[in-house]
Amino acid sequence: MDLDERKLKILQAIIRNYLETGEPVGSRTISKYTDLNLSSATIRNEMADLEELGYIIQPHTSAGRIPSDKGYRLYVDQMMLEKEEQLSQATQEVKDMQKLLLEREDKMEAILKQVAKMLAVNTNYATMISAPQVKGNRLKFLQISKLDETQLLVTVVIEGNVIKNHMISVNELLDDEAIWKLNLLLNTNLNGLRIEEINLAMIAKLKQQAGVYENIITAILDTISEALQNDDDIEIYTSGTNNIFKYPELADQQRASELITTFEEKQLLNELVQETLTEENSTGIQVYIGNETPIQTMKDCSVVTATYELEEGVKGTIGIIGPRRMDYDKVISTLKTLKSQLDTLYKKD
Amino acid sequence: MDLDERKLKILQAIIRNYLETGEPVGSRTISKYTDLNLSSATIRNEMADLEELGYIIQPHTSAGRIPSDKGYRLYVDQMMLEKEEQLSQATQEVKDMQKLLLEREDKMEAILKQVAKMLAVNTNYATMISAPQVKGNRLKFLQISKLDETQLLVTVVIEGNVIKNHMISVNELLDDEAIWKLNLLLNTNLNGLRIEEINLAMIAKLKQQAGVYENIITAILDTISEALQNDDDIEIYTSGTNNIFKYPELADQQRASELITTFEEKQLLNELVQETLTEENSTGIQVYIGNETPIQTMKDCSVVTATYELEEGVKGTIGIIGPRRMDYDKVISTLKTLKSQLDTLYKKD
DNA sequence: TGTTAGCACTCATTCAACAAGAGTGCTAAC
DNA sequence: GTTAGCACTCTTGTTGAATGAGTGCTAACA
Repeated sequence: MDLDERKLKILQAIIRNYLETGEPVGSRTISKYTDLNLSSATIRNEMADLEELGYIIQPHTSAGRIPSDKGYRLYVDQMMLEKEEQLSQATQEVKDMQKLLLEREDKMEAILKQVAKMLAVNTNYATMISAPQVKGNRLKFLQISKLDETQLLVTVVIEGNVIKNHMISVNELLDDEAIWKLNLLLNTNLNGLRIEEINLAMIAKLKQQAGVYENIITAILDTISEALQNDDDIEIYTSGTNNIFKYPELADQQRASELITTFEEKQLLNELVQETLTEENSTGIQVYIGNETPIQTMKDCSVVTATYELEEGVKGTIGIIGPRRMDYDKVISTLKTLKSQLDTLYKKD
Repeated sequence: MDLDERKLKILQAIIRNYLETGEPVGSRTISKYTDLNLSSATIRNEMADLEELGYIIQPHTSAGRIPSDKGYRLYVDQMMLEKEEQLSQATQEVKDMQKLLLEREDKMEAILKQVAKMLAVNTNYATMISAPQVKGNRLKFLQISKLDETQLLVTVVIEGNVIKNHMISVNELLDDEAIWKLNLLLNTNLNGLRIEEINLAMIAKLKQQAGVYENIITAILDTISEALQNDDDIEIYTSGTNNIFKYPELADQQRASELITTFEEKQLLNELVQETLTEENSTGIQVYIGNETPIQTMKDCSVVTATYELEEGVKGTIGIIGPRRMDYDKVISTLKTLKSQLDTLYKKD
């Protein structure tokens, strides 16, 4: 048995209706809702077929039907195809975002937080955004400065302009010349290298050349290695987690508590980010419906993600998390526009 | 009518019992619970008095009594007096924390997050911790470095060793000597100054001396001013917000949603931090019971805060947020120990 | 005068029974 | 192939009674 035109229309009608109300939808509703002019009995027959095919589910014998994950999937896939053309019309909301982004170009963290918040307010779903993650991880710049008699400041810049600072306490006195020499030594030897390329031999060589400052070199190298391998704790900002309470299917204590924890701990979200970044996709938009999501605690949710790219290899992920019956249309088009805006905005830098 | 010995004992018994169970406690329970050897009828008479005095409340006619804010307050105040001596015995839990703090002295942010998490796990309440806030706000160190042909890195260190970085795009080419001169110019003129002390006259003078690099000076000064006046967005880390679901009196959707939002937005928590930092107190521990808290959304909670001090004027706040019937004894002693540990740990730096 | 036993009373909670209503599946007729 | 009609199922909401915890009050007692 295959999906003919009519079954498709009925399925769409069921889903649309369910997205609005969140209640199981019955045959009589559909009979009036669509322009098919069919009686409820006919709809019932078709619905029985749709259920057999796995597109809809009956929560209990005498209830209407709700879409299954498979049903949502079909709906979303089809929507993605149809809506392709009218993407470019930016909504007022997104224009607001862009304005905000342009105004505060200075502070990445503040921008990302604002974007997350704005998305949450506009969509009424929970949102997350990950700070752009650098792939290359080459050392770009290194500088040691004397803060005062006992403390050195080490500034490390890695590819993608991620800046790390670290303070080192020293015992011996260092004069300006010693520091200048250290800077020269380290920069000439290490610049442009990846973490794997800084091996024991090189370290030994550096220490030897540093002479009496050997132990300082150790401390500095620790700083560098930490800066270069910080892929385990990327920043992720969330907003609107309280929105889950707006959807009864997510708001019971068990589920809510789990979701809140997931958002707070962030480390599970990180897995989601990694997943989206690897699984490349022509549109850059991914939709996970119910059990499709890589995060167990979100199995009753749908997750829509967009990856944005600031420059070659510097990518981040935006995610919107809501109930299965989220407004996919709005969410996807919002994310598409935002994504393209972020892409261009930063690329012109 | 005053509180005699017996009334006090009964009040304590009511509170202790309520802290455990969360259920209104009746006269018969108290009659058995205490070593007073009084019949339930007598207890009832005393409870009627206690209610008239405002220490306990009857949720409805045929229920037991629960403590009022006034009752809790009396209980806590008395506990604080009695427990003074046995503070120093650090629990295993707190020793774990200290170990963790010592191991990872390098990363403030990671430490604070860990402390918050550990506290949350150990107490089963929601926790927050604010990064230490610098009062002085003097410029300690300033450095401009050339990242590449088009970008300068400005590193600003302010009193209390807070480090800020900023990148500036430049059009004209700068050689090493020019940068060296800029560094010298800025450091000699600005070091040790507060933001109010960098006035228009000084800026004009700097610009004049900078000659062709006038516009770079402007950008750098912007960075400095931003770094110096960042008191509006201190970092606050939270953990264990999902713990509120463990207490039915906080777990209904309305309240939970509000609390979650408060924890997520953080800006209300900031007010709490400011409040605790100003309202000085000999012990450094503050207890807000129910409506006493400065944050409206927490009127059904109790909040216990401790201020810690890393060095002169560099202070932060730790807060534990739970239901009115929180285990004040445990929470206060844990915070006291943690506070003293933090105080000494960093002071020796 | 303080303490206690006893009793009537109140109120929240639980449970079963019941009615209402929504929706289905099936059959027979069109 | 479509539809009307009907019996049937299952959820939801309501009602009312039983239960039980706990109180306030009175009268007796030490």
